[in-house]
Amino acid sequence: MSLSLDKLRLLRRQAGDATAAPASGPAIAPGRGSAAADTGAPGGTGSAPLPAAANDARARTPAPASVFGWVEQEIRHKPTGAAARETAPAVPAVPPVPVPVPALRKPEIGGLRRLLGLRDRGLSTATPRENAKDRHVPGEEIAPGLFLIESFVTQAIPTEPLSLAFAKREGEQVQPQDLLFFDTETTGLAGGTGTRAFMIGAADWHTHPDRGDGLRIRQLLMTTMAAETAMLREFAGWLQPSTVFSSYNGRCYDAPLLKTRYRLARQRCPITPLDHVDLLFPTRRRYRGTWENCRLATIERQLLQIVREDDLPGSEAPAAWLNYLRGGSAVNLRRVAEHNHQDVVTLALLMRRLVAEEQRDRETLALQAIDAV
DNA sequence: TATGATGGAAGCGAGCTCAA
DNA sequence: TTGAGCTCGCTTCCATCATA
Repeated sequence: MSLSLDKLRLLRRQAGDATAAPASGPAIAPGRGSAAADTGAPGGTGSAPLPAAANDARARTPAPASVFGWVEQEIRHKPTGAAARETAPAVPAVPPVPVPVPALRKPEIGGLRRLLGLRDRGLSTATPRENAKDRHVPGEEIAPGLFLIESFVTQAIPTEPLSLAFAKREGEQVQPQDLLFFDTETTGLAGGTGTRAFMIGAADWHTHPDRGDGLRIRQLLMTTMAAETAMLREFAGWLQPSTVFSSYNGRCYDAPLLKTRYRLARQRCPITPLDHVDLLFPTRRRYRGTWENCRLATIERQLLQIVREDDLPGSEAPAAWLNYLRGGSAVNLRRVAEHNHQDVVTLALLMRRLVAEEQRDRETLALQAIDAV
């Protein structure tokens, strides 16, 4: 058996293919697949429903007797359960709480990585020993390898339906609570099937039983390839027939990408039938030529006076995720989550701003018409 | 020689301009 | 009025060039 075939089987198993049992080398422990195998990832064993037992992530310790189980154990996060739903802190959404992690067998990991021919691709210059110091992933693990990060920003919810006139949709309105601002963090821009979203962030106006009105931010972060199926299913569960998406270029980027992932996961796409208000085009219409460009970061800085501190450059997001998957530190992964958190909060602010400016323009025009008469 | 900066390309789709 | 073609934004990777 060649090393390449072993690597292929390892990758298939990490992707959720339980049939990819190694033909040589240590055997998988009887009756116990890898954690990744049970979720029914796309391209593997199909999109079988998640077994009820699979929801208990903590009961899913990979068999250490297997080299695959051992690798899985080494690269998997250590469940923390630090943040609980509905009780998450407001801002910052992702507090970097260091959690003691049992010492890992670094020399053995290095040897295995060399054996498998894996390259170090992360941007972190820290040594593997330094990288493994902090493996804390924020949020609560709600399915194997899938984390839910919830936070809440107290703010007034618009009391009246928001006019979509700013988006050239005269006479149309949307209920504030129906809006779902969303943004994804992806592994690239290869298009088609090559890119996957490893994080989905969504914000909606919500009345918290204890904290009152505000913006609820929910983020799904997958820490294994096999968690994608569960992530897509969870995201679909957030949507209602009345949900109206709002994003920044999500109509052209995030939505098509997610639709592709739903197709590959053999799940019904919940995005297609829903309405979508993309804020990019009205923003570009209104502010083109005002500033150097209409990128979200520029709009955020110029229009909303938001300056991000310690923001992780977008180019480092996939590297941070891949670095974590390969046993590295979660520090940059938490910064990705903070970046995504800020993006969806900004979307909500931008929507209100666009609605208000459109309203102001109309009132001004009405006054001018009266003056003209 | 090593490192850092820069620009182009990838897929997608709305919106704009311009010619027919 | 219609259709073609272009621009722009999303984000990451990689080749190329400049500098130390």
